[in-house]
Amino acid sequence: MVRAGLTTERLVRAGAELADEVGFEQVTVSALARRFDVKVASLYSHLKNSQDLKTRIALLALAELADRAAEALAGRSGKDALGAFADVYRDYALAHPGRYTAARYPLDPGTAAASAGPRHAQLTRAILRGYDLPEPDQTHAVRLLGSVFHGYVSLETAGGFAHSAPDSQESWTRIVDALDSLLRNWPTR
Amino acid sequence: MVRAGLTTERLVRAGAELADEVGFEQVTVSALARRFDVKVASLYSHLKNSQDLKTRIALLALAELADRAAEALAGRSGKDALGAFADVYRDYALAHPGRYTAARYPLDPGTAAASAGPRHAQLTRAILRGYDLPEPDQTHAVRLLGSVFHGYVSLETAGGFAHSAPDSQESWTRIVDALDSLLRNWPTR
DNA sequence: TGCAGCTTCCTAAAGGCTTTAGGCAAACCG
DNA sequence: CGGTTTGCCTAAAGCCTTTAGGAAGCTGCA
Repeated sequence: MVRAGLTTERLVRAGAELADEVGFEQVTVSALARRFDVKVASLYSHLKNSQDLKTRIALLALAELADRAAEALAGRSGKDALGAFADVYRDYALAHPGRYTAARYPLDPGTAAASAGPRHAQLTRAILRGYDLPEPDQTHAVRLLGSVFHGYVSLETAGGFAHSAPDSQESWTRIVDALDSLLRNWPTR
Repeated sequence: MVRAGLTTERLVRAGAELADEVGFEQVTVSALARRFDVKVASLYSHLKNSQDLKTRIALLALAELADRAAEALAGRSGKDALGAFADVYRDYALAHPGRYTAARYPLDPGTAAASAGPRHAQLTRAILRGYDLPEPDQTHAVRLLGSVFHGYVSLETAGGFAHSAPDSQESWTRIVDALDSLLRNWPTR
C-alpha cells in the first residue's frame, strides 16, 4: 500500500484548484478523493468534514487576495492606489472564479475574525489615506468601496454585463474614475 | 389516498418560504416533500428536478423584488427615488434572506432574459432620469448602482458590518447620500 | 349513472455524497 | 529491530436525487 502523502495543506490547495475548474459548489470531499485516487474516508483524517474543507478554501482565497492587494498598494496612493486595488479584485475573480466564490463563503464570527478579512478592511482604509476623510465617513467609504468591488465582480462573473455594450472593462474604468471623484468630493454632513 | 393538491405554483411558494426559514442552500426537493407530507417522487410530476425548483424560486424572488421596486419608484424622482429604491433592496434582503440569495442563483442566458432581471435594469435607469447623464455614462452608472446595492446587501447579510460601529443603517444612509452627490456631479471625460 | 382516460401520488430501486467506526500496514523513533 | 504512531482502507448507515412503473382519485361524456 503506497501512501498518497495527503496533508490538509495539499488537500486545500487541490480543493482550490478544483473550485476554479468546476465551481466552488461542486467541490466535495468525494471529488477531492477521486482527484488523489484515494478512498473518501481517508480524507477525514485531514479534514473535519465537508464544511471544514470549504472554510479552509475560503481562508486560502481571502489570504491570497489580501496578499495581492497589499503588493499592489505598495508605493501607490490616491487614484493610482484605488485603481490598482480594484484591478486586483477583478483580475483575481476572473482568473480564479472558484476561489473568488469561496472567498464569500459564510464564516462563523470567530473564524472570520481570524481570517484575512480584517486585512482587507485595513488595506481599503489605507487607500483612503490619500483622500483625507474624517471618521466616521472613512468607515462609510470603506463599506462603499467594499460593496462596489464585491458587487461589481459578483454581477460580472454571474454574467450580468456579459453581452451588452459598453464592455465591462470600460465600465470598470469609469466606475473607478467616479469613485475617485466621489472620494475627492465626499459630501460631509 | 387523499390528494395533497400539489401544484408547481404552491411548491415554489413553499420553497421560497423554506428558503427564508432555513437558507436557500438547504432547500431540497426532499425537504419540500416533507413539508407537504408527501413522498419525494411525487414532486417530480411538478418539478423537472432540483435545479428547476431553485430556478423557479429565483424567478419568483426577482419578480417580487422588481414589483416592490416599481411601486417604490412611482411618483418619486432624484434622490428621493434613489433612496426608496435602495431601501427596497435592503429591506427585502433583510426580511427575506433566502429569497434574496435565490435572486442571485445563476440562470442560463435564456431564462435570465425572460426573468424580471431586465426590469431591474430598466428601473435603475428610470432613477437616472432625474440626473440627466448622457450615454454611455448612464450605463456605467446603472452598473455602479447595481453593484453597490447588491454588494452592500450581500456583505451585510454575510455579517460583514454586523458587530462594528457605526451601525449599518447609518452607513447605508450616508452611502445613498454619497451616490446622490456622485450622480449630480458625475465626472464626464 | 357509469366508465374511460388523465392526473396525482405511491412504491421500488439505483446511484451519489457524507460521516463514523474499526482494522491493517507503513513509517518513524528510540 | 521492535513498538508506536499515523495513514489509508473496508464497511456501513443515513440522506438526497432521479427514474420507472403502478394504483387510486377525479373529470367528462355517453
